[in-house]
Amino acid sequence: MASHGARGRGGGRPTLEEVAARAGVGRGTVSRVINGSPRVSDATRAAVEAAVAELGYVPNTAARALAANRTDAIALVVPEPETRFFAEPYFSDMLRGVGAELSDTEMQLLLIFAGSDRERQRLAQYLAAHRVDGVLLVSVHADDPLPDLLSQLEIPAVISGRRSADETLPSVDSDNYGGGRAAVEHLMSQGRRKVVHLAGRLDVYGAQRRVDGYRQALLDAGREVDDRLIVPGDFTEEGGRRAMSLLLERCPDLDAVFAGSDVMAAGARQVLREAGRRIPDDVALIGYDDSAIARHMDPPLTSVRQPIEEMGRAMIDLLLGEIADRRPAVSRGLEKRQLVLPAELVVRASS
Amino acid sequence: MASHGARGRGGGRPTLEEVAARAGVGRGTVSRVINGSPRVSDATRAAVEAAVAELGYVPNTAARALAANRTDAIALVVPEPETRFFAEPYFSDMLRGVGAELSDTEMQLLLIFAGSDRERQRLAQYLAAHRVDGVLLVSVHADDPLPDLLSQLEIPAVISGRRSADETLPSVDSDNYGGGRAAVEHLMSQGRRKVVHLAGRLDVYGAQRRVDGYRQALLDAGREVDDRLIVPGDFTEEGGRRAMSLLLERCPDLDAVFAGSDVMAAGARQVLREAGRRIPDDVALIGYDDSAIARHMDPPLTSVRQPIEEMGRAMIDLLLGEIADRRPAVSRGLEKRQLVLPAELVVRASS
DNA sequence: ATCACCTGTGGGAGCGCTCCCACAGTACCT
DNA sequence: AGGTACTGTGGGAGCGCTCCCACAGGTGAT
Repeated sequence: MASHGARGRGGGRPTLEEVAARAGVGRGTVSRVINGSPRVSDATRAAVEAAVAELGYVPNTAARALAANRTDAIALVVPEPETRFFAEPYFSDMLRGVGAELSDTEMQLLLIFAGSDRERQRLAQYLAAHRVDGVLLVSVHADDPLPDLLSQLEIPAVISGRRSADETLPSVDSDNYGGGRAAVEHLMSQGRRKVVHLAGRLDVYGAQRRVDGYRQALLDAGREVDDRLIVPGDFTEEGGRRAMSLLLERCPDLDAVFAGSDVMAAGARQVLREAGRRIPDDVALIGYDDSAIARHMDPPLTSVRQPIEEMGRAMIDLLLGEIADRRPAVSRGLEKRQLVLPAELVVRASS
Repeated sequence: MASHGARGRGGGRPTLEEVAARAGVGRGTVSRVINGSPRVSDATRAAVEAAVAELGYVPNTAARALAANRTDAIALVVPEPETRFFAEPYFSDMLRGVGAELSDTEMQLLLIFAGSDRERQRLAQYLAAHRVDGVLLVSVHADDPLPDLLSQLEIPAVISGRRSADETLPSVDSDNYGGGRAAVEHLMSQGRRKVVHLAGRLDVYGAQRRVDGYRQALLDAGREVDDRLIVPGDFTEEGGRRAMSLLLERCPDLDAVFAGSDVMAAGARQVLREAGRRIPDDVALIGYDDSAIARHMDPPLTSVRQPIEEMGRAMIDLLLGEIADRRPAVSRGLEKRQLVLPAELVVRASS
């Protein structure tokens, strides 16, 4: 912290002009140095850098934003109440990946919750004011108006997951179909006869794809699919409990449960325990997400791992690309804007 | 969302000037309306508001920030790694209070982690650029350089807790001394003879005050204080386990444990279980924070509740006051800038 | 010698606001 | 009638940058 530059009053930070004067060059040249333009001679660059250091110059972001029409900030928008954000390890993992990828950048990350109507109202205002260069949208439901709002405002955006098979926005998803399939195949390979599925919210495309994977795995094995054995939870522990109770009722002789999330699996486990079923002896249990919950469960939970941190990184890459593309008014056209990363089964004691 | 104003190209949002032209008034008048100045006639105000609505005008924040020298944003700085942020319910509660209090405002909240050196570096840059009007600093250790950096940069700041008895920065704390005392008095009133203390990090003033409360409660009851029965953890579960083991070793006949946080209490509980001590029959256990952990523990944990959400609100109030004070260059002088909110014992089955 | 074309540089214009001074108009005292 | 004061309003100046045009000076082909 070269804490010079305490010139004059509190707000009196040095400006570009002052740096230019000190370095004996023009304003434009200093700007070029600050922004890393190559069209500056080495000698001049050195002089400017010295002046910057001496004065403790820091660019004024507001002025830059005004002149250049960019903010150097992106928002991570979570269309959920804060409570779910903290309960769900998905979000914190995502945040970690995003943060890591962004730390090499000058970009600032804003975390915005849009769970309530009021918060959504605020967010809309916020976006209309173009206070960010781009948006990362996590956990999108099929009927969410946010993606459309974003494209209407022409704000670059990347979503995690997809809204449907033919997502138009750039997106990063994991192979939910493959994950679901792998889980069920694993259960069958262990000799389980009655595999039920505790699904997520069906307005989430990824949750649907897990159902599809579940189905196809059964069909491929020549078994029948009974739709009554697919019960949606809502990704919460309580939802898991409810769905599990229902499943036990409908199919008392079930011997394997594939849950659409670890949190729901935790709920299911409680109900199974209370019903006197031992895990994995009587019933095998598989979760999804491979979160801390899975590792700490008793017994440790087999789970499908999504590379969430990696997805976060990929989202940033895509988004930065989108933002860069939009600058010189020339779009590179349709590159690979839909990424799907593999999911992987992590086998533990619960199955 | 009155989504007009799609005039011309993408970036072509309407400006103040355009609104003024449409309403048939001057630029200054529109600015006055936007900013809620009372010195505008009702008729004019109505005309301007109509023009704003028709054009879908949204002020350009960058221009405003540049002209007015303010950002309308404040930062919540967490000098901890992200992992602790998510593990510790303290932070999420605080965030909730802060968010709630801020939602009536135009202010934007930024969440900034400063756990690693690198992150701190970035933060320093960030603050030097004055990208926020004020800072909320949570979880400050005694030797943290951040508070001093902030006052040096003349950035309004409020900290949660205090660095010492004579904190200079505006702060909001809870009565840690009273909380510690209440916990120990409760234990003694239950007939417990050997009360030990599993302390927090001693470079956190609040943790020290809890120790003071523990001490004084014992002294007031005419008992002796044995410093060897005060063992610091580091606020983590693992730290709680370690400290508890040590305490059991030093004092096998203990019958009550006052832990400086619920998370540490959870660690202690495991060790006590493994050592064959029943809670509360053999050993009473009290935590601190009254978090979700306390409610869900088996048995439910008696804990000292701090009004964290309320503290968050109070911090915002103080901070907004600080920011407002600094604007007209006239300081209101020393009002109440140090708040201490009461702590309260919540008795459950563990004691 | 002429022209074309680089590289490096200076500085004007302008981004969209807020701040504040100036001033017209009205009101109410002397 | 003149003075004083207040209300509502318009618009100039300026915040600190980036963008871009202009231009000096060098370099090499013709």
